[in-house]
Amino acid sequence: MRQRSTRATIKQVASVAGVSTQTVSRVINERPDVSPETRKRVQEVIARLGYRPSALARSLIRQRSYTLGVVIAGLKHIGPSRTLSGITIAAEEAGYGLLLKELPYGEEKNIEPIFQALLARHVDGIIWAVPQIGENRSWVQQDLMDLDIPIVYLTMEPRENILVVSINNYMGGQMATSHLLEQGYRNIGHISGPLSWWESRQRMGGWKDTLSGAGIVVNDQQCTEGNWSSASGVEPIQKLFEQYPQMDSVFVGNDQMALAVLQVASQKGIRIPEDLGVVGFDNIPESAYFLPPLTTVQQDQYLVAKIAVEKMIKIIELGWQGLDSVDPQSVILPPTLVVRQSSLRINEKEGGALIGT
Amino acid sequence: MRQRSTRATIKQVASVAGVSTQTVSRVINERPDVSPETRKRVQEVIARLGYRPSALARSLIRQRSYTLGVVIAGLKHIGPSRTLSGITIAAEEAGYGLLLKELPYGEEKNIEPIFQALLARHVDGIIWAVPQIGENRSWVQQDLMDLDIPIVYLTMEPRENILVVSINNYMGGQMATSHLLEQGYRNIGHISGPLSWWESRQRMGGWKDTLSGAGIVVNDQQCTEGNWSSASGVEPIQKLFEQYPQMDSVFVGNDQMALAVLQVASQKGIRIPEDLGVVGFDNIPESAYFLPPLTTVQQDQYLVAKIAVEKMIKIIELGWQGLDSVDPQSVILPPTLVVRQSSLRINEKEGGALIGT
DNA sequence: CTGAAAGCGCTAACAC
DNA sequence: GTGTTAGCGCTTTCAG
Repeated sequence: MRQRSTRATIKQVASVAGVSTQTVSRVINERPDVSPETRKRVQEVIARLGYRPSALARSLIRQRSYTLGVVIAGLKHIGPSRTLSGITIAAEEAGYGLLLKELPYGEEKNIEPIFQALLARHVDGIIWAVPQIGENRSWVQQDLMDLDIPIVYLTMEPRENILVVSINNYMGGQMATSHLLEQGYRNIGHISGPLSWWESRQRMGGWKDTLSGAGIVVNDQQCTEGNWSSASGVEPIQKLFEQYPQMDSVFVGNDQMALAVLQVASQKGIRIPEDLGVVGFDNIPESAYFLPPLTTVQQDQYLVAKIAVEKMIKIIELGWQGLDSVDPQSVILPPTLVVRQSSLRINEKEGGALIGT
Repeated sequence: MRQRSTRATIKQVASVAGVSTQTVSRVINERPDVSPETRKRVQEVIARLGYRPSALARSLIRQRSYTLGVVIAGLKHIGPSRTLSGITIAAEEAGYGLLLKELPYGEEKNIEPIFQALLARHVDGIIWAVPQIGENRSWVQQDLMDLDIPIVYLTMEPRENILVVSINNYMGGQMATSHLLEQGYRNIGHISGPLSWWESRQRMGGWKDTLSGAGIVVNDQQCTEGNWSSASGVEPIQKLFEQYPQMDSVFVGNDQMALAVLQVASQKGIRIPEDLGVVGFDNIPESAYFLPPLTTVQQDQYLVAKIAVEKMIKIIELGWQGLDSVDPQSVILPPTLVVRQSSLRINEKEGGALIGT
């Protein structure tokens, strides 16, 4: 029967083992300068008492907590959750703990208390995984920000003197649109996410510029705006059918809204991909099982998270200068296009072969 | 220009304000016994230096960290993410921080280090939000568990002397099956999640018992097993079509696998709900936009999380006895049935009216 | 009302 | 190899 009902301290271990706390400290930190016998004796006492060093006391004296703060938003959506999952895995591997704060989407008026809470607990760095919406980055580079710890931002517009790790949403928009052009579609509409989101604007920009680049004129009638949810996809696609009747395909800002497009099309008897090509964004796991399976732009949030954590820890452990010399400041990763039936008008491969890929 | 480049301590504040650290402490803790003038002077210095009390030092001396440990698994899936989101919101409201650990699904052989990491940081309690799979609860109530802090478990079988907050999955299975019976379906198949999962077995049990209760004999041919993913739903439904040809409806263990059912049925020209009724589980946001919209059992993970956190904090602050008198030990919440087209054979309401609900 | 002393649990620096 | 001293940043006695 071990007794852990009350936490054992280094002092107790020391007294039971008949050594000084210093020696116990040396043992738990695996220092070489302890005699084998002493070490063994101390280890036995540690095991017997169920002693566990206090990370708190250690953090205090070492001025290093081996803990990262994570600020995230929209955890009920799959994208942010995957990002967070990537962060937990990478942090665990590096031996760091994670202090989590979730923000409601919005203008982030009061980030002060968030920082307070994190800094009060002596986090060694902060990963800011809240999407850039509206003016919610106005506080960056303000006097608020002369912190003594590094911050890595995910999913925001790269800037000078800021470390950003993100997916290239603009390129994603280009890839989706190019693919539709290659498939022979010419009248390509777009349903964007909320235009207050940087990511939405990037994806839209990729779409617009690719069309322009192909000599196709783009006007406002060809684009509508949703709010990412499937529910919010219904009206935009109906509106597009009305105001842009010659539309033969549509690039949708995310897979959820694309799902709504498939449903509305089905109700109207519009065949996909014959009458309407559809490309989504995100590659949620379900999109391979939509009717028909959805072509979509995949972003590897795991990789984003992994790189963010690794960069963060590198800065913490080597200091900023260690980074400067080797890595570029910000990292913008290319997405990949996953082609499925919803956009395949040129029938190289038909039917079931592509399902569930 | 505030200078925060280096963290201000209570000592510095004290010396600048010309008082003792004690007085500063009184001010930041909003104690009444400080003269208004002194208080004001100290507050000004605090603001000027950008002083922030160290939660670490506080935790150390108070033996309370106002931090909860959260152990979770499967963050890349939407269910756990919603749960976590509920936890973050409830914890924030209560003024608690959250230390997050993610576990890979599986047998949880080595939970020791997880506890070590959490306890080392002096969490005041632990929320164990990992599903019960196989024997992964064997460590509960072992000597490992005589901790001095409370643990609340989510999603596991209630036991004596353990605090569990969970959805009644068994009841969910009953509701789904009863609904199909009411709609006139009689040959109701089932695709379960992995049977090593407690939740899967509960849902399956509800299905089986409801059929038996209705005087319908159930045999092994009527049930197959998936692994929750859409991809894993394809084979089970195909197998059911073969080995249970008279099947007129199916209760599927989650919405993702139900999506696969819809796809396979569509390929086979099987009409839903006329030829095959389908009910899922979870009510993921997309399920309202499936073709056809999916009837499903909804579980309110936010509520589960909220109750778990509130119970936890109540125990921390009042002690176990404070709980005993008022609340029942464990809480098992009923799910709700969301009826959509995929199971509506009795056409009270047709077509578009139900879409997107 | 305010301050001095002690100590939360640990480790760095120095002695022996 | 090992112990002593000091102190991380804060709060809790207890004097005054």
